[in-house]
Amino acid sequence: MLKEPLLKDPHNCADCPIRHRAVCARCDTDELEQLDAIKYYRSFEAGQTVVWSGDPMEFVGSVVSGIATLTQTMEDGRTQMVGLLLPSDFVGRPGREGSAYDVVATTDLVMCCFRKKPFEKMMMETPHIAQRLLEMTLDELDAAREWMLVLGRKTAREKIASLLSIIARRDATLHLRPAEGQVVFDLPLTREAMADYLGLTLETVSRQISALKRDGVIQLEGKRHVTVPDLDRLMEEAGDDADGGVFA
Amino acid sequence: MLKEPLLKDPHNCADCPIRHRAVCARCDTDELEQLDAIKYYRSFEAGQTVVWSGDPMEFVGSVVSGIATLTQTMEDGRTQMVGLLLPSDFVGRPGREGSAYDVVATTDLVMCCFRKKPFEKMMMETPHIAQRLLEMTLDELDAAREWMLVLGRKTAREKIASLLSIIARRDATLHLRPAEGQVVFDLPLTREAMADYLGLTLETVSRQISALKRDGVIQLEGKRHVTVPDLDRLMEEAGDDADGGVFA
DNA sequence: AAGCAACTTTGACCCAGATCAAGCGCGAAC
DNA sequence: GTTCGCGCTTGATCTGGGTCAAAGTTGCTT
Repeated sequence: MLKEPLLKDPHNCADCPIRHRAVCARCDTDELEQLDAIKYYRSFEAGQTVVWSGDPMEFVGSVVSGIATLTQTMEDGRTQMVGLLLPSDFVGRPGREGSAYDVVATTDLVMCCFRKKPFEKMMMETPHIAQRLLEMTLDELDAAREWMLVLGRKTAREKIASLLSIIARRDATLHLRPAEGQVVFDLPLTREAMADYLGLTLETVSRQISALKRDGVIQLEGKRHVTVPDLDRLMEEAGDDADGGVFA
Repeated sequence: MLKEPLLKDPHNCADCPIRHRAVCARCDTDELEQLDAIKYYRSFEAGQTVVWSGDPMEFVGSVVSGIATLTQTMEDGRTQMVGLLLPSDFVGRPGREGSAYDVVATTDLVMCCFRKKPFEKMMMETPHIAQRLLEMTLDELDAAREWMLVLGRKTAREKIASLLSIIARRDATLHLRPAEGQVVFDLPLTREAMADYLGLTLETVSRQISALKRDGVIQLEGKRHVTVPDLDRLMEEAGDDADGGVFA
């Protein structure tokens, strides 16, 4: 899997790879200094749980590098992923004590954490932050609603194609490559995690990926390295309009 | 179906039934006056479309009375409801031109609309509004994620029980009755709308409602009037923790 | 280098819910 | 009061994806 570039100085916002996309995107120098006073970095290993559902959270923060998932679990063990957190995404809910979900690091993960109370205080005083967070939350809500359509109405094949096309596009924008024609990326999720995202079993995920490979919609090297020869074709398989859908 | 009380003066925020729950909840008198200058009321009949997906929205606003739905539709006609808007819920997305969803009035509907541009301007200048909207959006995101679990992992019977228990609890809090023991309410949705909410067919909805009736979990008078003799029992059927789940 | 453990693939079979198809009940229109 | 139409129920059958089972890969450990 491709390595994210290391931070030159992990404590300096100026070098921060997510500076322009995270909750602090619109902060000026003065506000960054204030944030700096309440922030600290924390690393998690792949597989580690960042927060347990129900536990109180003493921080909120941004994913700097790596990938985390938000999952809900029923008493009998059925689990559903409800969020996929990529670099610049925000974790935690200001104004609420505990987390409603498990947050788990899927890859090695670096987070930029803010102590919760001071962050909440600062949010009340710094419109830039509340406004940026609102914008990000509205985007997440749109994404969640898009997933409701996937979960409720799409077939297994369409679900897989939807997930692949979303990862392909996100990956392309993250690496500033065009999201069209041929796209190559690594899957950041196991078959089981994909199943949890899509409301399927891991067997069905495996079968549908094999089917898409057999039909030439994707090519696979190893289990994780994916080549999409034609992104439009993939998006047709996903049941989406070819024009790229609703989201930027 | 129970009628909502009529507004004494529909143009006066002081008499507004959603005054303390809507986006304006935290506004002071001065701010309310500013809002007053850019607001107008609009009524829709049951079945009318409030906004078409993709169309530009010239307003945002709050549901004052009645119920509306947010739905997404695929080219082949499959539809998924992605939001159920009750009184005090907010419609529209500041900072984005068009609506991503169809908004349809399920019952007769009254909305308190704000002209979009002035509202956005006011949001930039009035932290109370942006903060309240953030809070409401975070609640909606939680609700959307709860629905992702329902859509992805619950059985048809659990889905129906989940929907009924949510309507029962919302209805109880709206009418300030305790959400425990026996609960009585009217279903605001057709079988088809329930199916669209739950990712089922209307036949399956009908069968599962019949089954819950047969098993004594609910009683039905006519097609719409529901009595839940024991809310805890219903919530067990929904597969939720009996303790009421995550949300207030 | 052998062995193990985690992840993945594939096959056989089954079942929950979809699909197709009749009818029922009730309010509105004539 | 009859008819129409819409929302709903119920039955018969079909099927996509789940379940159970077994074996193949890959990479890590000792």
